[in-house]
Amino acid sequence: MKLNKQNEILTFIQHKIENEGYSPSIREIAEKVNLKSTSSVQYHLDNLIKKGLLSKKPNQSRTLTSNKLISTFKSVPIVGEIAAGAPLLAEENKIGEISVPQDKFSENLFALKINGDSMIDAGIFHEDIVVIDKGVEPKNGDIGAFMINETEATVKYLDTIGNKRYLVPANKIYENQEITSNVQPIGKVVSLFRDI
Amino acid sequence: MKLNKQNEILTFIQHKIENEGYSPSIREIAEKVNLKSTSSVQYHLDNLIKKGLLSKKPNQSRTLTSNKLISTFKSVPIVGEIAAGAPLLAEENKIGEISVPQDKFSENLFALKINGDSMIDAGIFHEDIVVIDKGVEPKNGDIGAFMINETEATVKYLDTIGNKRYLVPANKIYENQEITSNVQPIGKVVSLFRDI
DNA sequence: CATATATTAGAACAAATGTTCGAAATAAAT
DNA sequence: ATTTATTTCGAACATTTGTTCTAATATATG
Repeated sequence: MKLNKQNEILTFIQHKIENEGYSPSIREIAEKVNLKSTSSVQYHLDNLIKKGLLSKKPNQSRTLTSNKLISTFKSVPIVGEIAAGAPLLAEENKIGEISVPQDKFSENLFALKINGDSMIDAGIFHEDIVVIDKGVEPKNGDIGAFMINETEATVKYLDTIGNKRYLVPANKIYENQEITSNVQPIGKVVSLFRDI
Repeated sequence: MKLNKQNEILTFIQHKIENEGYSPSIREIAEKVNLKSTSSVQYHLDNLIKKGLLSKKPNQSRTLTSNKLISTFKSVPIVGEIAAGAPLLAEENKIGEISVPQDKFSENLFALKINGDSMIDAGIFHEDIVVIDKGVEPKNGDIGAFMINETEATVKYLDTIGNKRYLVPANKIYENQEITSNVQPIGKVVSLFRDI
């Protein structure tokens, strides 16, 4: 099975939507990928739709949408220092915004700017931005964000040793911290961004 | 001047594009905002276009775009394995796409999926995605992408020791590799993405 | 080579859609 | 109240566009 045309068509549609803001018509696709007949394009579109890579509304023009398309982003707030007493996502804690693809977006996402090198062995560096899903409670072995004493947010591994639960840094020079009532889980770390 | 209908139309268009991924037709707008005639809608669209709030292509269906909604992201290709002989950014090397904010975008950007752990001490892990700027030549101390023997792309530190230049991994178990004629610099690594 | 499968082409059709014009209705201004 | 501007309507028209069917061509498969 020759996927060249199919891929060519798919990426053309995606780029058209990204750059122009709307889907191409079938004849525009035909011209772009050097097919003389609209039905040839239909043939490939049907296959792409069967594969779940595209969607369209029947009998409606320019309603092709790429299911994988990243064109729609939503922004999530970046939290820096936690102002004493203020709720985590209060305006005064916000130092910026980061955008995530809509297919990965949920209302529960926010981002945290890493301060320090306690997770360096996990590849999380000072000033990296980590995205946190408040809707997912970190489990053993996960990297999670935790609130300590309601004033400080920290990112650590969560692990159980014996029958106690610990915040475990990824850096030998720091020590495990037992999770007591002054530690509240915030959510699970799901992705990371770094400017180099 | 009564702005109710105009605003109603504008927000309907924006929502339709956000939720469905494509613009409504004029008749769909008419029905939604309770106008009986398509030309009534045209009347408002003309005003919205004059105000610069909307754009459209003449004689093309569903090409309304909200200028406020234009995607602030552009996609850059992700390159995986390099097919022997094929140019770096050839279609056959492409394994996906990643989006970067438009203010950081340039035509010189592309992304590379990291294979292996040779840069682990620089916080660059297996399967991370690094974005590379082909327009910036990596300097001493920079992390750069390099093409080896025109068949393999690698990400390493660039460093000068004595009067020789080396590709320097960030992992003790790998060794420096002297830069000779079979190593071509591709560009500088500028950012990094990771799914956790 | 013969057969099946995948791909492309061509044409014709029906429906969706944008465009235009004049007139009617409504609201605003004088 | 009269005039003016704004908004809506209706209908007709020209294109654009998606859909479908059949046949031709290329590509793979045994």
